[in-house]
Amino acid sequence: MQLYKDQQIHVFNSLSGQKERFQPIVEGHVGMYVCGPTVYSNVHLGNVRTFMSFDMIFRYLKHLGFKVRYVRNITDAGHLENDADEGEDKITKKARLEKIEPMEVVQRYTVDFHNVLDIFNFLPPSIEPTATGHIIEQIELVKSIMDNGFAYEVNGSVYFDVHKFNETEHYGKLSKRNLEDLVHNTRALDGQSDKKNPQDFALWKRAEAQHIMRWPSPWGDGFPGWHLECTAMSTKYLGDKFDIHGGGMDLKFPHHECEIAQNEAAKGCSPVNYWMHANMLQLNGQRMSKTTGNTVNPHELLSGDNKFFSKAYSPSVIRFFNAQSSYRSVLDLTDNGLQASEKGFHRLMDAINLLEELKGDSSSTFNVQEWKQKCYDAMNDDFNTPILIAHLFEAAKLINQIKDNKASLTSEDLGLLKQTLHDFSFDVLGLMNITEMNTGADKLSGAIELLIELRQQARLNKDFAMSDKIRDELAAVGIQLKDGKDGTTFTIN
RNA sequence: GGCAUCUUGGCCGAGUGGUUAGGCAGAGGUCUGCAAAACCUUGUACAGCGGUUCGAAUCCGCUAGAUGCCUCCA
Repeated sequence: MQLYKDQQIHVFNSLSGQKERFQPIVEGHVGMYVCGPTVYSNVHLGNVRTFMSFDMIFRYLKHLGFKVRYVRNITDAGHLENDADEGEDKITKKARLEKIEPMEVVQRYTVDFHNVLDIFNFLPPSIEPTATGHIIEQIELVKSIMDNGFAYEVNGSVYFDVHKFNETEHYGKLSKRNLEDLVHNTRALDGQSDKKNPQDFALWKRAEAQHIMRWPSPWGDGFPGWHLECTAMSTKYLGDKFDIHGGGMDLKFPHHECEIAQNEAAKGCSPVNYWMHANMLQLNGQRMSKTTGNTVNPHELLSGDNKFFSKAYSPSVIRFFNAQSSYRSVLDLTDNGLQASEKGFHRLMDAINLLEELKGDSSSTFNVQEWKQKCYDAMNDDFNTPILIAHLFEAAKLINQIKDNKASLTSEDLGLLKQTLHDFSFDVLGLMNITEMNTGADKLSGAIELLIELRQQARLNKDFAMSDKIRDELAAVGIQLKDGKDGTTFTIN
């Protein structure tokens, strides 16, 4: 019996603007596509937040027993910088600046991207396809759209005819716009354009002589348009119609809108049942921006080497911080917020570690089964991790009460509590148990146990100068002693 | 300028038409040689102005602000 048969998920669908019961196309299987990074610079922290949210969703779906094919692309062909003819491929530009090969830039930042995700304990996607590896599929897609009459060629470039498409379909249904408004609000472009209408977007762009990244096509040498790769790769690996498509809120328009149009024009069906969008990350209440300097990259955040934060924060603290807000809310990264999360995170981990030492009792004062279902209910409600965490803290409180003999659980309930806590904290939220990792060093633990014993001797001898010296100097190096009824334990921060 | 989303107690951050979110910080207490940790107790918030309703912070409208997209930045 798979868990997903008991647990009914509801997801917020950007397309309908409301929560809907999640029903995969093929029972027990989920196809999920998430727009990946453009690898022309170090991965943006906001991008990491988006992927972190979908990593959590991927983890939960897997936990429920779904067979998930999770596809997250690598955009290595670069996006057009603008739709004008002088539009330049981002990767080409950067490469020229640095005097190296485009694919060298791509390689460097792809490696960096994977390093960052590893540090944050991401699960790798099932398939991580590259745009440059799917040029043929993209050309075929352009042909289909042209054959169906929704694209036209001008001077070696091919454009999607948005107005023609809008005659029979609604261009703008995802982002809640309509074409008339777009027409009225489009600013006059200075440059000359081959496009019939400003709303049209490129499917294929002719490469100018200096353009390094280029491929032969029926329309001459060129490169694929901005939105094409996601349609080509999502349908190749997940089918013409699949379950979940995710990405950052900023991609809703025009990127995802164009994906829908391309798919409908090429395949005659809307590609996705559930569109999910993760909200933006802010830094101190402001949007992150390279131009204003209000930005911090993942390495700087983790090392503490930045001007925004008082200290370094561990990857799990950042994950925990992220999970304390909904993926659909704007998340404001602040020093106070991270510090509060860090303390809460350590309290939760301490409780989970303490659970290992608890002994079962003859009866339970707490309904673990009911609590467990509340955890699932939280996740089933559009992956509500803040509520889940509230329930995890309820368990932490219970564990501390059991330690103080103010509550009790049977061995069976203890096992269930432990299993559930581990499932949600580590498997679903992807947290790492730092305390356990550190104390796993047996030699260090042994040394600390000895110091605890010496301190206890000193206390019995009323040599408080000595006992306090041991306590305080251990605290100074980040080892905290905790005196309880049944002896002293410690945690390493 | 247009469209969209959001605005919650000292801070962060959920949620609901009438019942406790949770975390951090603060206060009091238990424990302790003193502390720390842990536990117990404690705060009655929902931008402003109107409206719908027996009742709204939760629904509707307007105003203000923030954010996103429309324009290179995830």
